[in-house]
Amino acid sequence: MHGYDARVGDVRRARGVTARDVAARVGCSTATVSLVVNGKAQGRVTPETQERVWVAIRELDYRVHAGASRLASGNPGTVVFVSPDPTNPFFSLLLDGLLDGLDERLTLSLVAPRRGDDYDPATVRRAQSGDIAAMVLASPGDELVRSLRAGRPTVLIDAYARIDGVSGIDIDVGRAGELLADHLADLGHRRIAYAGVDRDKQTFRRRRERLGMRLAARRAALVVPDLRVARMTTESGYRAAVAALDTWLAAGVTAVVAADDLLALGVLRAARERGIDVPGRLSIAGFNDIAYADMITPSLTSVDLRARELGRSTATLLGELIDGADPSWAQLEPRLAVRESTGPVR
Amino acid sequence: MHGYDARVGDVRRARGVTARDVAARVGCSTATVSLVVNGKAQGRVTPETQERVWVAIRELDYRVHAGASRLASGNPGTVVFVSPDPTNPFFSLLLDGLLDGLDERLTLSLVAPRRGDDYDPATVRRAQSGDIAAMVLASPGDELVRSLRAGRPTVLIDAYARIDGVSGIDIDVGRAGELLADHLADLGHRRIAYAGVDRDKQTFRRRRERLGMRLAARRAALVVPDLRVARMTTESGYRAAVAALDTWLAAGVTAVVAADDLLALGVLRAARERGIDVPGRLSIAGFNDIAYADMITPSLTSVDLRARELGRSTATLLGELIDGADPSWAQLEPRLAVRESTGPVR
DNA sequence: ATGAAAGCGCTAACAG
DNA sequence: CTGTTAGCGCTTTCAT
Repeated sequence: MHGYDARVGDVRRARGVTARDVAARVGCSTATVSLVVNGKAQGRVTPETQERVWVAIRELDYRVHAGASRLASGNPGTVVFVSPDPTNPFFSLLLDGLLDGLDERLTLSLVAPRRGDDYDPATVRRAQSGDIAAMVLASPGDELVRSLRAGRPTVLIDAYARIDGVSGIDIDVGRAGELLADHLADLGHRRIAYAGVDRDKQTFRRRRERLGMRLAARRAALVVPDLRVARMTTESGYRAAVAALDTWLAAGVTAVVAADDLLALGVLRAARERGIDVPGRLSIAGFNDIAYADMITPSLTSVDLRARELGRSTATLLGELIDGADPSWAQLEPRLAVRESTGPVR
Repeated sequence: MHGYDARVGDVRRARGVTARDVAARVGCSTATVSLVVNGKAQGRVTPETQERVWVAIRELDYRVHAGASRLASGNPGTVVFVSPDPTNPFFSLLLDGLLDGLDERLTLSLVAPRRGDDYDPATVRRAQSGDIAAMVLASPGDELVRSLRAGRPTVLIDAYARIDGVSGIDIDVGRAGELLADHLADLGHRRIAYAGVDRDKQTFRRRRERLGMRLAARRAALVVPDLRVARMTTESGYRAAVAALDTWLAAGVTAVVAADDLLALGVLRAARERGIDVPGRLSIAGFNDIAYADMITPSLTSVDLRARELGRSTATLLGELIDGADPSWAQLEPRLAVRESTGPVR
């Protein structure tokens, strides 16, 4: 995109102060500088020398070259987080939790697909470049899971696939679907519509399947063909819903469930704009945990997928993996958050 | 936090396939492998050898060690993005734009403070560790700007401070304040309240000052002491507003402006819950660009600070800086987005 | 207590 | 065309 090569020489020359400069100034060796700067000088370097090293470090504004340091020590320091969409609040919260739980010596590198697409195997492969400590894949697609070759510790989030040598943490979205189904059935809903995301991912398949099964068990059903939305955004949910509302109403649908709460918000907005009474005439619910669900009342009934806890759990698991633990799998329970967007059938 | 040191030896031994392994298998030198894998083999390595190298690479699942590669080539490859809060949609959008515009050879490393605090000089210093290509600081606090020592190309976003050798991109928040002031004055508002963030940042100071000045010029004014909120979240905005609403109404306030739209949403929610007619009795507006502003109607009048464009512009500027361009400063124009949360005084 | 030396894995001249 | 040689900046034995 940019021609970085053009002046790469300049960049290189611009490289700053090295341990050698510090050593030269102090009149010691780089080994000593290394010991001091890494806090390993205790009883191996005289306090006086240590002090002089620190002074020189401050004067020269020296910082260790993290890359070189890791190369030499063999200690990889960066965790790669692959996010399908950094603007999606679910993944933002996930990221936040992960950062919060990460060991300080680790650095977080963020990889995301170009806008609108999902990330692909090539992207992931590129990220697996030797010096990473571990990799975290959020909601990977089926193809990705299939093609995965994990060199370093890897954690799959929301993947629902057990792979040898790979760890994973899932939220039980199947259970989430049941919670939603029960909630709606309890309120008397029998004819329900589903708005799904057009992507091959286990997580979406499960949401839809378990919801459908439980509804059937409760004498309710998804009575119209699914709405399939390409992008997981409020805007596309809105546009799709505008076109679908008539069909839904004509089919006697009293509630709609969206695979994701951004979609659900789009549906909600479309319904409101059409003057449909929510939840009087139409109840709306969604999967996921949206950061801003309750920022405006009335807001969205949804199943909370606990993004931040998921992030923190991932960080803990990562720590163990990096310490050499065996891969493991965990599952978190979803939570139903009922708000004013669902109500009884009347 | 975790005892990574304990088994560091294992991690090290786990280090994978190197160019030497590939070379050994092919029966060539590592230099050849390097040329091939970097696409620089054109006319320097026979097609046959190239093919054999590729085969070996695939068989061994070899990936170049990015750290070692950058160290050897002198080409730093990671851009550090320091975000005050990854869960804030403004910074998420900024990040998204930045990622979108970034050269593919560059890697994005994300640094964020522990929840609730702002990031501090020590955090930034730690991030400036030698092998970074550049650093981007989003909405840095005053202290940070003061203490900044930029070794590598650095871009300040939303800082409003010109520093020698450092680049910056700002959104003209002063102008944003004027837009908001004019909008409210045009609607007849004279007695206005302000909800601010309790942080020492130029950007917040400017928002408040220019808004106040323009209001004065329009015969309007901020007539009650500011609401000062510690954290930039909807929740804290809500809690603070609940306590302030009576004061505002008693003082004849007809509109409130929040320094940030998350706060504004909190205020909006508090007002609604109290049964206050918005915008009939109280108009509410905010600075910033919220990703989900229009996800539910009615939504928030705000000044759009164009986060995603800001991100993309930053990426472009970064590209130039890394190529060796001189630091420069740019400014984007804000945009007023009027929605149903403001209306005329009655 | 300190320094010399040998790499970490890779790239970039330079020889052949 | 390909291999050899020197490092990149740092860490880590191992001598001194």
